[in-house]
Amino acid sequence: MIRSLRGMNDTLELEDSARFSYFIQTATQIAKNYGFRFIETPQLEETALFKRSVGESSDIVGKEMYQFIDKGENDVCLRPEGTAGVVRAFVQNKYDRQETTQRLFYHGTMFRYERPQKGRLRQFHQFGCESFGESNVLEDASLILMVRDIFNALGINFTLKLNSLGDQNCMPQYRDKLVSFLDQHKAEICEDCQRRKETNPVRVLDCKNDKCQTIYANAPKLMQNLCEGCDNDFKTLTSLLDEHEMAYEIDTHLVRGLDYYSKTAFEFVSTEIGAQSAIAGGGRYDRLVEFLDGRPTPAIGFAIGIERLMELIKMPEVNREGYYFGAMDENAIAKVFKLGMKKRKSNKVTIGYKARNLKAHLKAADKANASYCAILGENELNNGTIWVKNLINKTESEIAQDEF
RNA sequence: GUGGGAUUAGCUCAGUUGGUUAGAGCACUGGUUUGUGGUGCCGGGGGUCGCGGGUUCGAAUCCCGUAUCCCACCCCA
Repeated sequence: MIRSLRGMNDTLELEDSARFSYFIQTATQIAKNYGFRFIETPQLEETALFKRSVGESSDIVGKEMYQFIDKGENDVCLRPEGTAGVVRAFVQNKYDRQETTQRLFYHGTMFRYERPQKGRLRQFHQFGCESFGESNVLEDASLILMVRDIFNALGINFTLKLNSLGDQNCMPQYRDKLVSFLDQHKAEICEDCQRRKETNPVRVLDCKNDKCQTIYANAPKLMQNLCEGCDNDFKTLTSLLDEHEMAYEIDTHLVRGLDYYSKTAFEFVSTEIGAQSAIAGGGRYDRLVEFLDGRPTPAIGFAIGIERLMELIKMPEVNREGYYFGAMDENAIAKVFKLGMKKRKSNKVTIGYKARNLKAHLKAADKANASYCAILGENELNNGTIWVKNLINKTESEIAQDEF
């Protein structure tokens, strides 16, 4: 038997696909309410795009990309995340030459070559929003509140973690401070942190090792080393969130794994889904557009991991809908099919193709979740009527076939 | 890439110190003697017990190998 590839699943369980489309529908509506419009970008892109945007130092680029050479000798890559492609499209379509703010949302398949576990797949889906051209911190607040709206609409519990990563004025200075701090504790920190110190020092703060964490409790905090602009923006952001009753937790160790983030960084986490608890992550990336050859354009975005939400989404109750048609006599099947087809012009209809007794039909109607069970038996065939039972209030009636 | 756990019916799982035709619940399906469901009762189909070796008179059960899945680390949505 041929099986699907590791970490690549089918979504065919009825419940799962219903949840999936319910999520897309809900998130799409809310994104539109916030002024975003849909963009679809290719799943395959030039490898260089991700190297330059996500960053060579990230694990995603370092070891998780589905990278290959195509038949035209192009170095290409299945997209590991959505932002890079959207930014590329933004620049390629010259939206960076316009003054107007562009707000775009997307959803689709992403690929990362990782060992699968709960909440992590090799092929997975993200829903994301990217806003270009707006440096006002109101936009940061707006996006965070939008994620909240989406999760609230779906009945999902979460906590929000918030941090500021600074900008090109304060981050490099802070990084130097941190590196010299790490140098002082060189002998005590773990191997991973030794490596991080060289590749992306800020990420040591995120280390899970208890001993490291004890040491980093005394490390210089970026929050206390922000330049005036970043500091003001962060304060404005938190007061905006307060004003809109959005609870948050300042987490100075929240370091997003992708190189392109600056200033506002946030993560929505759930305590109900195992180790992979981040259900949405985002932040500002004011330099990325110029890294990808566009005119300097401030930008901010987020992505939601759809699979991680699947077991958290509270679905609205499904109500009975439409008709079930059945025949109790071989001779009635053709007529039942005809009546059912007519009804399909305006209703959801399930038609039973086999002559069966009434009980069996009622069972089938119930299973089809129909509101009405419409039956043609010997009696009805003779009378030119159809027997209809309302499965919700259990009333029955005989209706002339012509009027049905 | 590194650990740990699992693999028996479509699904969730039992299976006693190795011993006859491998079980249950759910699901599916048929009936329930005059045409009434979701909630009664009776019946039915469906398993080379992940795969390959080995030990044994005999293996779902013991040993070795292998594959896959899951969970966790790393990292991330």
